[in-house]
Amino acid sequence: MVDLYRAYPPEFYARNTVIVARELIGSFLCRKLEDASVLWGPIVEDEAYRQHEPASHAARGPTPRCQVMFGPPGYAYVYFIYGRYHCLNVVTEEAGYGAAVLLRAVGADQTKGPGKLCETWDIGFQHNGISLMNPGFSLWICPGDRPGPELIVCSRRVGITKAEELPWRFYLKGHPSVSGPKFPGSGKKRQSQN
DNA sequence: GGGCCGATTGTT
DNA sequence: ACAATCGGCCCG
Repeated sequence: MVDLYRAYPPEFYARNTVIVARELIGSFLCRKLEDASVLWGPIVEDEAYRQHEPASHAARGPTPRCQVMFGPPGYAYVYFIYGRYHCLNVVTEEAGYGAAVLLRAVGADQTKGPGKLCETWDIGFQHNGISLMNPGFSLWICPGDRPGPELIVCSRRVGITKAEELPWRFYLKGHPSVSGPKFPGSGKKRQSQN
């Protein structure tokens, strides 16, 4: 049985972002709302973003928007995109290095995609910079049952148009909440491992 | 202040 | 294939 009121320690996040992204699949995202009700569900899709690559917000250094990516690991980085949606990330690696994992889908509700996840769970700028290591406080992540490697698919990330694409997206094979095109087998680019 | 662009999503 | 929609970022 999963205990929703524990959390990963900072050391879990203070590692290579791609490793953290893979290991976060199956972990539980938890959200306590204003009325004290709690939403929770397993992370079924995420993506890694690291400092020295054009596709990352951190590529051009710690701007006001992405400065929390350069802070200590285990904290939330929330950004606003396309004039409509917020997206939630977990900061990774050592402080001073800009990196994070974008949480794209949770296997709890009918919605899919990072924008819809934040919309449905009322996640926004009020969470930017808060710790995800305090169980019971607004937003946190706790360990779950880690799926076997045969259930975790690795593919290119969604929505990257300019930069060179990297196989840094992970998702639970066949899960209905996974967003975007199912790249492996959808005929464009190839799958990869990691 | 102006102009361009986007880690999205839903519709054509 | 494309529009909606506006904050962030760069330039001047």
